[in-house]
Amino acid sequence: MTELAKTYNAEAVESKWYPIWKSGNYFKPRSGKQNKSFSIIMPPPNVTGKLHMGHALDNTCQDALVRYKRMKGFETLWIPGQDHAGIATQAVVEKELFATTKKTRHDLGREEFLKLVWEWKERNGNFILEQLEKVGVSADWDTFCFTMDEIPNQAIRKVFTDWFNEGLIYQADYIVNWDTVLRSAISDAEVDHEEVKGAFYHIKYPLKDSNDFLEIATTRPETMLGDTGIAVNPADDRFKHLIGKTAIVPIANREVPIVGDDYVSIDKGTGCLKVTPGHDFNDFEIGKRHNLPIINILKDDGLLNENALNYQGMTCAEARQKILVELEEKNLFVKKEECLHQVGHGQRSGTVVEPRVSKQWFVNIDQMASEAVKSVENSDMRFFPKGWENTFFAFLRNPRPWCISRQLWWGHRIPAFYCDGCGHIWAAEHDPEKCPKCNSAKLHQDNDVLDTWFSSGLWAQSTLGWPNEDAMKEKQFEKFFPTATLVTGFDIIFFWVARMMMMTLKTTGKVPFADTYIHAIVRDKHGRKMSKSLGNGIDPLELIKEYGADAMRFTLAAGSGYNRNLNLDPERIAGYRNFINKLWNAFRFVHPFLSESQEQMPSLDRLAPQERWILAELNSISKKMNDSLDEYRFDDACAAIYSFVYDKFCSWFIELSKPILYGENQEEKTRRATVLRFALRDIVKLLHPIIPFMSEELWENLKNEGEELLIVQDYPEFQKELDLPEEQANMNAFIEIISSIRNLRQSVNLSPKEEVPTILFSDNEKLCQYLELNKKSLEDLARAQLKIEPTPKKRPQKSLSTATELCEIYLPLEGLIDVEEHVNKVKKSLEKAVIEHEKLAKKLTNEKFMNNAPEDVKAEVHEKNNLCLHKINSLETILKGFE
RNA sequence: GGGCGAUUAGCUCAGUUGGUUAGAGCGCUACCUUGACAUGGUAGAGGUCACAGAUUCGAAUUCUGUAUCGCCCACCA
Repeated sequence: MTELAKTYNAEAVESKWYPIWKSGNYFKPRSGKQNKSFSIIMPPPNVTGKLHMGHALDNTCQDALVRYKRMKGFETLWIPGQDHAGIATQAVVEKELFATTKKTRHDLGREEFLKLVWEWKERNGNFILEQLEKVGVSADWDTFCFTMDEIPNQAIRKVFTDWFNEGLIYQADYIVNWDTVLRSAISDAEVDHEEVKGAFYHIKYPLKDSNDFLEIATTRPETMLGDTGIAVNPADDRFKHLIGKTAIVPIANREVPIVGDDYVSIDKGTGCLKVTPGHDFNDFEIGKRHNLPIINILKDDGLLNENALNYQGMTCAEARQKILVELEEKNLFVKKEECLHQVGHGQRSGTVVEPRVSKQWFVNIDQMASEAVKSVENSDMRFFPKGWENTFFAFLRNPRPWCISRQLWWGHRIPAFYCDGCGHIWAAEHDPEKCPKCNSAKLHQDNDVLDTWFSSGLWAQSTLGWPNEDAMKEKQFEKFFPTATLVTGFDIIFFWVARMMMMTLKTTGKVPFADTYIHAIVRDKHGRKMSKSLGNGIDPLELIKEYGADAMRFTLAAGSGYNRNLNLDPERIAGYRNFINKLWNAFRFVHPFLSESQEQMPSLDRLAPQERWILAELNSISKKMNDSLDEYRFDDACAAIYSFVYDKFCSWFIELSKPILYGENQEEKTRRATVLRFALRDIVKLLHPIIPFMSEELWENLKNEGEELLIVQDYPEFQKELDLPEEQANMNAFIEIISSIRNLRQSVNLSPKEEVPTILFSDNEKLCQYLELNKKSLEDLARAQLKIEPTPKKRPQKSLSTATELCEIYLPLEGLIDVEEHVNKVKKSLEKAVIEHEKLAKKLTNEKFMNNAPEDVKAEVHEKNNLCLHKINSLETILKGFE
């Protein structure tokens, strides 16, 4: 037998097993005893992505679920994928292009540029996928899907075309969030509002044919170049007589109407609002109501255009300063009031977003949104934790048209076509050759691409072949759709969960997944977001290198329940690395005795009480693990198995087994080795979803001849016949006694080696029987020469002594004891017990409690009170002995 | 402005429908090179469960209010 290393070598084991699983097709679905499928779609990372802690957590949770369900006998499929990430990828390639050749994408032209992006993707796109393997991701790589693959292409073209024909998708001149760096529209969800310092500028707008003027406050004076109206509240006595009159926009010298609109608040600002329909969302609405013209003063790069007169070519900031100067010169500037206000910033570019009117494609999501809401309301799809459904509802109960066109090149080109002959516009699943109206062959396709989330929204179905019938058959759409669980972070509930729900419900009539588990966001140990600027980011691959993938996974799983934040402290990972090492050494201890174990477990009645006990504990833990994993409580599952392995298995069962295994009784030895092996088998099975690598490595040594890899073994479940509460109660008493003896020994600094005579007094027959039966183990673990006797009238005087609820313990060590100290200690225990008793007694004498509390609670209190009294009695007797 | 959440040991967090002597990990203290493991063992210290009320026989847990912090949403001149 080979010598095992003292510390577990994670790297060697990880690089050994992953290829075996992968090439052995263990990640592929196989039918199991459940006769049910379990499928998950991986939230596709960006091609530009690099693995971060968020991915590590997300994929650890998914992998734990997938491995768990696979072992439970579900036909399990985890579909990996990757997102083309329109903006991010295009930006990276443009940057690289400019750095190397000083060229822009416009210099290359669309076709050439896209060729470059594809090349870049081939070169760099696999990076994150390799990193995922290091985490242990057991996805079926053969089903890997890229958002710009043929099938997803078909899906988006079909949906776009269908919805265009239905009128759900339409083109409109509409005010959108314009990102001046990307030179593209972005959706509402892609705008982050940040508080910035600004100011209200009060400006006079002269009235036509009058010397009077209106004072107007604005945070953006430069937009006055696009003003086409003034609005006041029709109920405002100060101004209502002016409705219908004309004002003059300074600088632009434009005559604009004064309109009455309820939107204007009487008590805000000056009560007068300048209306700039081209560059403000509200003004756009007001403008529509009053037929005000729209003047666009911005180019796509955010510089002022020809409508800005003398200010053409300037940035907004420059123009603002100069306009204020000009107003001052004209005596139209009143005052400036500093203020804080919210300004939209592009999520990708970080630049200030300009509301700007342009022609874009929109989806009317009103109907879809309400269907999606309904599906969650009636639990067709359930959020874990449930609270997140509020976030989901908040977004979908107030739906706004979704702007789906982006002025980019990398992405799904919008399948809308324009006839140059007759001007007809239509959508088509396949590139048309002629105009369906006038037969003209002079056509062109829309230049824009679709929002990335449009394709992601169809991911649950397109990865399974939809809408291509052959592909659906091949990928077993019927079997795996809808998917079981979506695992993701809360930051993408709007972007992705909501869109998938809407789009999939609309196109298939089914929810895309039955459950959504929303996990926490990984933060640093102080709860701060990991960011480049703070330099507090943690690289999962570094963690894997230092502590092993299993330790990192266990840490992440142990931190994942229904919480919002996961504050990651590297010291915690070290702690769980130690746990893994502990298990490794437990195995190392059992290892030499494995050859003496039997293939079959003896029947329960032929086992020793403590052997039955460890199996009972294991059974409880199996139940706990199943229950916890079923409801995505990875934290509970980890805590349960962690304490079982440390406290029950290592501290007690292995320690209790040592004398037997090193002893002479071959029958006992064989039996104990067998139980140890079976316990370890169950432990590695239970742990496999969380720490797949080490568990598989151990399994290799624990399995029977001909058994398959651990990854496809049955997951342990609760077994009625192993529910042995009496065995557990006995053992708890046993443990308490040993701890008490150790405690007493420690209080006089007794060497752990020294054996000491110890007397146990108890009138509890069952307990005495049990203790007698396990006397030798008790003596070994407590280093005691033990006598167990019925409680006598006269106890030994001045002994080191204490009491549990069931017995009294005496160590006759008269000379060694610091009497005063010991008496104080006993008094302290007594005080505690008395307080406890008082509490219980108060309940028992409380009429209302006795009338109202349920029977089992009453019985429990009663029982506790008796035990407590017994303990008090014993402790008082002990104290008397010292008087 | 609206919503959601948090506040429990020095730190990071559990505590499910009210009934525990309020738990864990890390850290801390003392002792221990005991034949799996010092990435270890044994024992221990440490909490008015943010604050104030209310409901209840009984509240960390339910309700109301206050304070502090965090996040999300929102077009307020």
